[in-house]
Amino acid sequence: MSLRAPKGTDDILPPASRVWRRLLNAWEQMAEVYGYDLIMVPLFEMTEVFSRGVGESSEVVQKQMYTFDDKGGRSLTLRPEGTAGVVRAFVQAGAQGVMKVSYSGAMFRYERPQAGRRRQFFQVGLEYLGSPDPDADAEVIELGYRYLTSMGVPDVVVRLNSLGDGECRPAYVELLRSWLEERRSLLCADSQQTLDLNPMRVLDCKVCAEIVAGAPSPVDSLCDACEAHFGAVQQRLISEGVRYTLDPQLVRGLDYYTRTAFEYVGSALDTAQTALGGGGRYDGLAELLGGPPVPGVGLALGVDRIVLSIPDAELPAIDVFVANTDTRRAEALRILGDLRSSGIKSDSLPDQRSLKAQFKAADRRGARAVVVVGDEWETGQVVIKRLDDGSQETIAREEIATWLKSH
RNA sequence: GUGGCCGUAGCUCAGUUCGGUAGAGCACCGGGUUGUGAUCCCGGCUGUCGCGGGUUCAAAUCCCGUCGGUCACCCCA
Repeated sequence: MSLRAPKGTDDILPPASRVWRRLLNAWEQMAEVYGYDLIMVPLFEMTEVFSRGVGESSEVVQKQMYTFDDKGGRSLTLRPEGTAGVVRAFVQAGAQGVMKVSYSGAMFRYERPQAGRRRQFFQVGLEYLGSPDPDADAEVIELGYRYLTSMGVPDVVVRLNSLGDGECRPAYVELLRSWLEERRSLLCADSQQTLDLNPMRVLDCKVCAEIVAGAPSPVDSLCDACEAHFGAVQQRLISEGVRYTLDPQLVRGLDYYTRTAFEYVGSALDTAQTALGGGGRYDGLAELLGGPPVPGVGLALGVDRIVLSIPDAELPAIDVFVANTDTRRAEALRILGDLRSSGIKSDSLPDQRSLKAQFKAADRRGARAVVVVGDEWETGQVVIKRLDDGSQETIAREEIATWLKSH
């Protein structure tokens, strides 16, 4: 058996990769439209960036990180998520003012792979740093919602919660801890352990879902400031037409969230992997990483899961295919060059193949039309054929671009 | 970390019950049509039957071991 891609990794090959290109291009464009610059940060970081940032009590840090020592004896970790590295970079650069940035790339978590859960998976994400304003939360949530909807994910809904902040959370955590302690023996083994580390994580346990359903919710313990913030976020979401539901059990898997936490769910994934992405506010994260207090809010979306959620579509690779008879190769290449110069996605076959083979290639690559360069060239003409209805006509070679625009 | 299912052609799989010459469809290439795809017809190419050992005159098939894939639980994107 020859070499294979490592367990839990995927090769994204054409034609399936066409939908990936569409998703990534659309993401870049949308982020730019909303005023987010590009940021590029390392795929690996000092391990502490994640252990301190994401949180020791999180499942991600406890079990799922690809951690290794480099040849200089430094402990490094392949990024399991994007936010901690971006905030580290902002702090390192001086944490000045407001920074709105977007990114996309692979993340790594060591887990048993299954549908929609890979060891290397792809996220698009963004971070809005330096503003405590609820409008920032709402903008981030709205952008993700619009993106998913416009990419064709059916029935996108935002699940929304508020986790409180440094003012009200400590008291809430104690309230929750004592409530859970009274029921300790009913909890699963894992939850009994996480109860000591981070009681809020227990709310996220599916095994204990029934018991925990009656637990005190963070939204009932919010201080006035958090309450007002949460209200303002919702008001803005309503006025932007974002569909959301309140979910008092939502705590998310990363420990750095404060106040707003949210997840996007769609109807297409019927199994447990329903979360297409999520995010929240993390006003304490910069300090955890040794920086000044910097408010921030962000989101990340799982591209692999988006691909699984949208209906299969046969996307074309090119618009036009240029075919030629065996004496007109050079002329065909000139036409191809012209088309490409005017930004029309076009291609031809290498080697001189039969017209039949060239048409077959055109069909397979989704071209709308085929230009045939043949004997008509002598009078300055080419044949152009539509592949959808099979009709064709002979036109002057200067008219190709015009013809394409009107057909 | 726990459990189920599956490994045979590039892909999807039949053949395993009851051991006896390695199969089909799709894809790919060519031809029918010396200038036309998607449809149709004809032809061609493709194999360490996951790997190792055992039983047997004979193993894809039976036995033992091992590796891999996949789905689900848990958790998350």
